[in-house]
Amino acid sequence: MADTPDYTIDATETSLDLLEMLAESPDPLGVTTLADRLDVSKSVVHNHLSTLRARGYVLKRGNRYEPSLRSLSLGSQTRAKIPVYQSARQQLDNLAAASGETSVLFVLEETEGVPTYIAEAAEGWSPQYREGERLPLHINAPGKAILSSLPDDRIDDVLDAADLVAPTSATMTEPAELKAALRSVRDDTVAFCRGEQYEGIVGVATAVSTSDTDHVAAIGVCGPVDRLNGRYLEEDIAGQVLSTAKSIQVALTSQ
Amino acid sequence: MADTPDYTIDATETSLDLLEMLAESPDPLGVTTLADRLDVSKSVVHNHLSTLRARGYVLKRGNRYEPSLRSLSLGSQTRAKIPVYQSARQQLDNLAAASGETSVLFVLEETEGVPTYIAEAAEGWSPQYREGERLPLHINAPGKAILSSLPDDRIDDVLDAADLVAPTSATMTEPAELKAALRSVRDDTVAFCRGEQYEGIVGVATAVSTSDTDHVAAIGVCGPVDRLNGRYLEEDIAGQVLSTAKSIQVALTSQ
DNA sequence: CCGAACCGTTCTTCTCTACAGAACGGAAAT
DNA sequence: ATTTCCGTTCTGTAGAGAAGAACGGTTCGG
Repeated sequence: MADTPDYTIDATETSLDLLEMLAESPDPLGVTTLADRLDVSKSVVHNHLSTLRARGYVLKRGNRYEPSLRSLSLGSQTRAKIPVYQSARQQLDNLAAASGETSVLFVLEETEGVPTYIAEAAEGWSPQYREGERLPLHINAPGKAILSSLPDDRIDDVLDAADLVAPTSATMTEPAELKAALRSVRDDTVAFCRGEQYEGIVGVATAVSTSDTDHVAAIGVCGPVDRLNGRYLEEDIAGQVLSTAKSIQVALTSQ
Repeated sequence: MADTPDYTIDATETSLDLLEMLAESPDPLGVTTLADRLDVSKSVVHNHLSTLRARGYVLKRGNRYEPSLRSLSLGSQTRAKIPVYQSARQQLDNLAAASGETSVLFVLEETEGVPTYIAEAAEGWSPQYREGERLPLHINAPGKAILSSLPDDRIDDVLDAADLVAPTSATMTEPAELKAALRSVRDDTVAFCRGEQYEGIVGVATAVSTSDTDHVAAIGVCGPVDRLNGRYLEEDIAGQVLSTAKSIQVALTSQ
């Protein structure tokens, strides 16, 4: 009960708490466990689970509950409506095949970046993050590419709103330092990431500037530093990323 | 209010109604539209949207609301926990490349089949359904493969629970007819679909029998009849599907 | 083989939440 | 400039959802 009346629906929050808890848990959970963790009564948990089950969001095996793939359905539906996703998918598959490394599409959501499509190369590195997850923008190459493509005032907004966490020692946490980096990204049209998200993982990315101003996006390639290091120049990975971005833009504007 | 007390949470249902309505709508919707469609007051819609927004499930552009990719995140998390998905993904990419046609993994959920991974071939046909969607089991090849791998009594349960809808004139709607078909699927270890889901689209599938009894699964290949017709024999597509299933089973049991 | 502990479900009582509807205020349209 | 539309805020009230006890099935441990 804050002094700011917050017209927010408790029941919905409880249901979402349950759904998220089930999704995060590696294995199915029972009513008592959930009730304890959320600090509500068992009957409440039971009623919410019944509701979620009736709606197809939760499955029951014996007396354990687990999430269904219903939310994947909602997610796919939502993603399918994003024009840049439609255009980028195939192109990212090609990029992954050509570069031999994992290729990703990031989209801006609020003040964070969402990996919207991940094309894993056959022998490539698999990122820890999953499609749909929200990640800080300042710790990876596509995030920086997205940031650099924003107008200056929005960059400030985002940097203010985001807490500049540092997953590794290489992460830039100073706004000033970051903004300097972003200027050079804007000049070069490519962003790099050198172990700022995961130790030993590097990335190249570029913004996908599109007429669809609703969805600010970037694509990139990432992988272990020892695999990618020499190949930046030899095989011109940055060039491949740039030309892929170009193709996506062409596909987007031509339709 | 039915005579059966249904301990179900209205607020949660309203929130899910909103979320699903936004997901299904091709473009963002306003408060009034949503209130009209759901037949609730505007303030209720507003409160629910605020809640969903605070939780990151809904975005607001101007005064239109749209779903975020948050549910994709939940969905990916859930899917990542399914062992057969982990093993099948790469193999399905290979199958799609080798066969040149879209390859899919279906998993049984309640009494329906869920396309859990779709590997689209470069020039292949794109299915109308999306990952996570629930589809009837009797209208496609992987569905039939899943059905045939179930014990007889469960087949009856599923056929009773499902309404045997007929999207095309080729769909089998008679339980007896279907069960006869399932027997031959069990004998041959491959299931076929000949335009029973979409006119002119055919498929081959086989069950992935796994030690993970929680997830009954099948993989398959599908595409336009005129592309696949001769190639069944020439390139032995059914054989490719079978050997892919074998590899997946090996990968699953070896870990 | 029996008893105790556990857990999911059902049920009842009561409080407070979530709903409807009105009022407000800003933007867009005529 | 005036009207209309729509999102947001506010308020009273009915009824829904929370808590907790009680039930019944299953699974332990003795």
